[in-house]
Amino acid sequence: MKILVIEDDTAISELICMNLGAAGYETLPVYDGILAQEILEKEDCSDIALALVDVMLPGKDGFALMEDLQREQIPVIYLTAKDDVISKVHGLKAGAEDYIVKPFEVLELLVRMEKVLQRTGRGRERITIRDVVIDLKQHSVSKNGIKVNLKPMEYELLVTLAKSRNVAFSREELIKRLWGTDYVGETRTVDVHIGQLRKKLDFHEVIRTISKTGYRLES
Amino acid sequence: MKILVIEDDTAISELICMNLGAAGYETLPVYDGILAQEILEKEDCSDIALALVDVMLPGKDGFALMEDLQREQIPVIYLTAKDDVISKVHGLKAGAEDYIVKPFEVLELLVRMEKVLQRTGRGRERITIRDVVIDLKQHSVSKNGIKVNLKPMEYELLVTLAKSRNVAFSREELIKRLWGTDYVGETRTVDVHIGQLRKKLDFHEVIRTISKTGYRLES
DNA sequence: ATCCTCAATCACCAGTATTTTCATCGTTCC
DNA sequence: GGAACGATGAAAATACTGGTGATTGAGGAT
Repeated sequence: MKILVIEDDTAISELICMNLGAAGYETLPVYDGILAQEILEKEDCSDIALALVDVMLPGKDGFALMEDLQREQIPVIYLTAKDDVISKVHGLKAGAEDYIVKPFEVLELLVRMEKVLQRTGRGRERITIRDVVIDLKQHSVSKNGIKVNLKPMEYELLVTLAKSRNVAFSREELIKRLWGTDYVGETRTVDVHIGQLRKKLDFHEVIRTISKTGYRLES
Repeated sequence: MKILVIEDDTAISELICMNLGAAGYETLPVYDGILAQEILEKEDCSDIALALVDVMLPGKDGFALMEDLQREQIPVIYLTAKDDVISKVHGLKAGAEDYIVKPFEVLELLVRMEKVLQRTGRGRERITIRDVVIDLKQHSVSKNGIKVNLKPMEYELLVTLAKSRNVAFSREELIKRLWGTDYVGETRTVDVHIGQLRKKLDFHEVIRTISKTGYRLES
């Protein structure tokens, strides 16, 4: 399951691919519209889970690729350069699943991707980190094939970190996601749960502390 | 266990039914959307294992039938015309299990059907978990060969869990499946029925509680 | 129409399990 | 060396689950 990245600006494309790669996705970068179309028409696209498409492309613009992408049943997230209402509406009307405005936070892109993949039934069912396997369908975690008993909060925290591996989360960010915006209490609570995960999964090095900020799950 | 074939082109419908018949499936051909809807709403649909639905139908199109099909928990494979671009993504998004493009190879259809039937636990007539046997045809459950008297709701719950064993279900998910989306009431109701199943089948360990979430039947 | 029966749901409580807080200790970085 | 930050274990606070029995509601029989 790859992510097709159709973006002509090599700097941005590489940035995206690097980040997605780090987060555990396989990427397939394409730098112009014509080539993208050829791939969509001639190659086997069954293992493409999602396409990130720049609206402004040389050769053939992003909207023109829509037809091919839809034929292959590939959900699309558009990357729009400016906060351009016309493009957004146009894109969504053309059948895009979502759009995101450049420049964007990697975390936001990952969240939106995750949502689209989930919605279209292409969501990851398993996430592997070293010798630990998270089975999202089973709602279970195992290390070296042996089930590990995680408390609900620990599980949620692990899944959140694992879905966006190599991305740094602040304590506030984690609290917002796991407890909700209306949470009142210590941000230090997160530390306790992180501690439990590190202990139970032997993730002392895998979950890295980012001083004064938060945590990051590395792989 | 029949296959519902909703297709207005009689030539194609007959072709499908003939081939499915040859492959050992019983078929129920319907030639328009309105009639299909009536059948889904008024008739007993429990013996329908799968529906093959043409997207372009007179009366009511294939997508409009989705709601009825889902309510009856009938998995769907859409049949789409080759040039019909929007439908494919749309269909899968709406909750179809699969789709197939006309004209198609009969063999491919059979393979896809088999996969869907397998995935959704239909086609099978019995499910065995430890010393418990669920006979879907007889609508009965026995433990060590001795019939166990389950209340209707308990039976439905057991079958749902058993068809997707090792998959975690949230209380909301179970309610959506067994009671329907329009259910209003306590999610704790599920707990009571789970309790009954555990007691009657001695499934205290087999049905595992996932704290704060729901339940999972393990094997 | 009324009663009867049975299944399903609800409400409550006790027992657990989970989460949070807090105090203390260790580490890191100036 | 000191200050700030993070880790850890245990206690306290909170939330969740499982069981029980009462209540409701549907459907069938009289």
